[in-house]
Amino acid sequence: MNGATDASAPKSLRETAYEELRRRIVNLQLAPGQRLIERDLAAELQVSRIPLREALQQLQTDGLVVIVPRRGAIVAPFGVDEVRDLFDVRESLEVLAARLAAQRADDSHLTALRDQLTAARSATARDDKPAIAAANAAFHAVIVEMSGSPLLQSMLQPLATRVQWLFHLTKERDPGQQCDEHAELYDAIAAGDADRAAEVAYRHVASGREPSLELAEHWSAPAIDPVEATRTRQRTPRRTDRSRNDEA
Amino acid sequence: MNGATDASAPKSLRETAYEELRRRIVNLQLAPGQRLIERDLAAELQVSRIPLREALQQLQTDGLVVIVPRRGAIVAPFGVDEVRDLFDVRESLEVLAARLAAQRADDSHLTALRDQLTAARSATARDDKPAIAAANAAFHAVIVEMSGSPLLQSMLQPLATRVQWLFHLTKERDPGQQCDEHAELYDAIAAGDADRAAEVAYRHVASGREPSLELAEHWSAPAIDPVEATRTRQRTPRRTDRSRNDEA
DNA sequence: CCACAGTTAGCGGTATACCGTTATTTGAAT
DNA sequence: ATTCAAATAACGGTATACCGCTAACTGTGG
Repeated sequence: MNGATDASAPKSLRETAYEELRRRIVNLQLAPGQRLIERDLAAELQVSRIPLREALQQLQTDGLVVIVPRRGAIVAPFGVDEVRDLFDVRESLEVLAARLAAQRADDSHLTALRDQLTAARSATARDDKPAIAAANAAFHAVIVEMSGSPLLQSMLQPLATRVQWLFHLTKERDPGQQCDEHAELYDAIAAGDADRAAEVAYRHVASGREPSLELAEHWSAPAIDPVEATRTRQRTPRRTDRSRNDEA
Repeated sequence: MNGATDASAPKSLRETAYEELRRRIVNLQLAPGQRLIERDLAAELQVSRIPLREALQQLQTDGLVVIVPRRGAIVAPFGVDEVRDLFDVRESLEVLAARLAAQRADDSHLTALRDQLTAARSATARDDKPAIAAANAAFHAVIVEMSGSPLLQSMLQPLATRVQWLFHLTKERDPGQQCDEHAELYDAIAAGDADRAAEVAYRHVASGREPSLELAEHWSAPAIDPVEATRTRQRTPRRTDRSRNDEA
């Protein structure tokens, strides 16, 4: 039904920093390779370095950030290789999720699933991009929840975030096709047909692979080396007594 | 080739704390459900709470620890459900790793793989338990490295740790069979036969499932609820003036 | 003996401050 | 100018200290 994290949570600063940074990365406000300096970010987000550091670590486990020990952090590179790896793993795990969901489906989850499907459909009709994305994401989230495996859930969550990131990098896919594929998946799950659900889920993921890879090659990423990228330091030139007067 | 983390790393306190705690958990020195109190552990490991907290978070992403926000941390429960979920996911990902390894095999990796296989064989002959475990772990590590997917690697690493944990909980499996299955897997990979490698890897993982589940049911874990488990506090009874005199 | 209200203190969350390493600057010598 | 070394400061790592929430204790009245 929801998928939202407990609304009554007072939200720690770590959490807010984490969410904000994640948002900025997925939004491309922070580009891959961008240096992330603890003090600066802490100041900007109005928190101390402690919760900020923890947020960065969390982002690293999501694969959105790379931390080089004793050096610093950058937004994770996201090139063709990473896209390929992402699809490899998703093809495995989303298939598993669909299969388990089909085996363990129950009515309340099924209706939730159908609700998201219709929501996505109507959003597609209105051409409401954010709503489409939200509904589709929720659709997947319900399937993962249906799988009943917290472990699988914890592994797919970061992948979903990366998919969303990829989506922003590649600018969309056909929402109509998305919906049709989801509908097919829903039918298989509702029928409790694990093999068919697995098959459909596989095709659903795989169908996005080639287009994404093609687009990924266009970015022609400069192939960032994290350890090199964290080598430089920003320094405000120290001013002499004379240069102090030269200022505007 | 190696799998060891860069030897030239000066090792931060966070890292040492992380490794030590992981060791204790996998060793069962810290049992599932055991409460982990930041100050106490920090004092025991001779570090401050900052690196300790970070170590705990890292352990959480490995699935060895559960952190309940604003409450505290416990060693992650590991019951029948978790074992089942672990096998579900491993069946998917180890198959993928084997498949990719077969596709991307190169000579240096293949020899490394064979080396681990023979090492495991000779260790089995000597009945050297730790060496067997090490060689088998290294065997898997090489396969994962061969897959050439840092993402997959990052996802399988925590699972390997959990498998090791499970191993301690269930007290071993037949080393001979392990070796035979590994040999079969090696052949398939060396032949570049991805489908066969995938098939063998699947059976290899799946064969451990039932025995492990059976053993898991024996622990008859009290089914720990993390949020409940972190509710209590240890308090040294405050002493009155009179009771102060009563001490030995 | 039990219930309930007030008090104490366990414990996680966070800010601040210091340390060590190392990239940049600066400036003197060539 | 170019090189090289000493000086400076950027930045990650960590210790310490404080805050707030709430569980555990206390003791008073039933």
